Order: sequence, then structure tokens, then C-alpha cells
Amino acid sequence: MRNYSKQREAILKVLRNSKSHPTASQVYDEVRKEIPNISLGTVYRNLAVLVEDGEIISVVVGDGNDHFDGDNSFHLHLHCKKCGSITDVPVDDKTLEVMSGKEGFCIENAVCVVYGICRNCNGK
Amino acid sequence: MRNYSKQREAILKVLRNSKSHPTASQVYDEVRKEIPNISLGTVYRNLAVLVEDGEIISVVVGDGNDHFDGDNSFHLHLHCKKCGSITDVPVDDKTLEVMSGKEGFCIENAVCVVYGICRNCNGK
DNA sequence: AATAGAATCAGTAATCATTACTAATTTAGG
DNA sequence: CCTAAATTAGTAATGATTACTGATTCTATT
Repeated sequence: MRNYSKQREAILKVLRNSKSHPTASQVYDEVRKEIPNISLGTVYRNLAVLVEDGEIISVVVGDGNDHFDGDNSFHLHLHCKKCGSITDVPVDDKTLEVMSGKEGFCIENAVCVVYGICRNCNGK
Repeated sequence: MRNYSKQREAILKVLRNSKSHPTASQVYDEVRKEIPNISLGTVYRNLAVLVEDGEIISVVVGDGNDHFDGDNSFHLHLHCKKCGSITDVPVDDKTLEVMSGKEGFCIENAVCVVYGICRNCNGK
């Protein structure tokens, strides 16, 4: 049902080796170093496939671009409104439980963005 | 620096009276009942202004549309991947602190989306 | 190894939410 | 009442994402 493709492997490798939460376009630029004639459409399609398979995570912060994260473990994202940086923060199960309320909500993943100003920008 | 406009007032009223986290387009449909010839561009511009002023909150869940929330207090959003519903959950300060990690991150607001399956959809 | 059908691709065109632009109207202070 | 700044309606442009198409690549089976 799902065939191997070197394009998908290369895209996944880029994300596994990155901590910067790149956009589709940035992934495209990076993958082209290895596969120069890869198509942007291929990047988008495989990113969607990889999200669907749970290999990567889609992080939406509201800057007009989707970002992708090769770390698919439960964690939060701190999104700085000044510099646009996205930083990872681990979450323990207890906090997660509080976060899901008493709503009988079954958490699938905890991709979650807290907006604010990061330490770097705070001094300025 | 900021003048009154009946359009902006009507847009804010729609959001204050709603709990459904409408998109810009849905706000447009609702406001047109009061101001039939209001422009969609006016809705977008005023939503941005209201977010900037902290009157409302922009909630990005990754379904391709921005959603808006007239409740500007600190709370989380549970986003059901099946039915697309967005539910509010209050957060206490202690949980917020855990969420922001030890990063020296200054939380501006805690609009935050937890993905999963809601109680309604869970039974199916 | 050859074959066939399904999956994937590159390249390009289309979509559509959002933003930018413009000339006309409204607001608010003097 | 006047004037300058703010805002608007209407429309055109933008740009990220998706859809489409004919060619290529995988993979299971012979």
C-alpha cells in the first residue's frame, strides 16, 4: 500500500536531522541538495504522508506557513512573536492530563503552541 | 490613532456572543445580517486589529482557516480531528508555568491546541 | 529475470484564504 | 464647519497549498 521512494526517505532524513521546524519550502531547499530535480509538489505530498503515518508532526503557529517537526514525541512548542523562533518543551503526563480537561478528550498528540517572547528577545 | 467604526463594533459583538470559534468567512456571514454591504476585506482587517489590541484571539488549528475567539482569557483549545470541533479548557497558572518550561519564556497568551478525538466522536 | 499493476514522480495548472490597493466616505479634534 | 487621519467597499494581486497528467519506479508474483 505504501511503496518506498528515495524522495520520501530524503525528506524524512532532513526532518530527523533538523531542530528548526522548517516549512515545506525550507525542506524543499534542503532536499534539493541531495535530489536537485525533486518537485515541490512531491515535498508537500510526502510531508502529508509522513504526518499521516505519524513519522513527523505538523506545527501550525499562525505565521502563514505550516512547519514540520521530525521529533514525533509529545512536546510543546514555544513560539516567539518577536523573532519567530520555535522551541521545544517536554510535557509530563500529568500536565497533559490537566491540559485535556475533564472532557473525555482522547489526546492523539500534544502539538501545542504557547505564544510569547523568548529569553533572547526579552532583553531587548 | 484608532477611530471608532460601527463595522468593527459589529464584528466584535459577533465574536463576544459566539462560542464556536468562527473563521473570518463565518464572521463575515454573521456580520452581514447587521451590515449587509460590509466588505470581506474589512472583516479581515478588523479581525487583525482586534487581535493586535488583545480584544480577541486568533486560534490556528491547521485546517486551512484561521479561527477567532472572542474570549481573550487564558485557556486551551481541544481540536477534534474527526468532527473539527474546538472546545475551550481553562488552565491554571501552575500548569501554564510547567508548559512554558524553564526557558525564561514570557507567556503572552496561552492559545494552545491539543489534537485528538473528542468525547462525542470517541464512541463511534 | 521478466511482467504487470499499483504507487510515486516531475512539472505545471488551478485553488482559495488572505492581503494589498484605491478612490470615496466617515470620524474626531479644533 | 473644516481638515487631516482613519476607515470603508470593492476589486485585484499574492502566495502557500492542492490537483492533475503522463512518465517513471516499486514490488509481488511468476
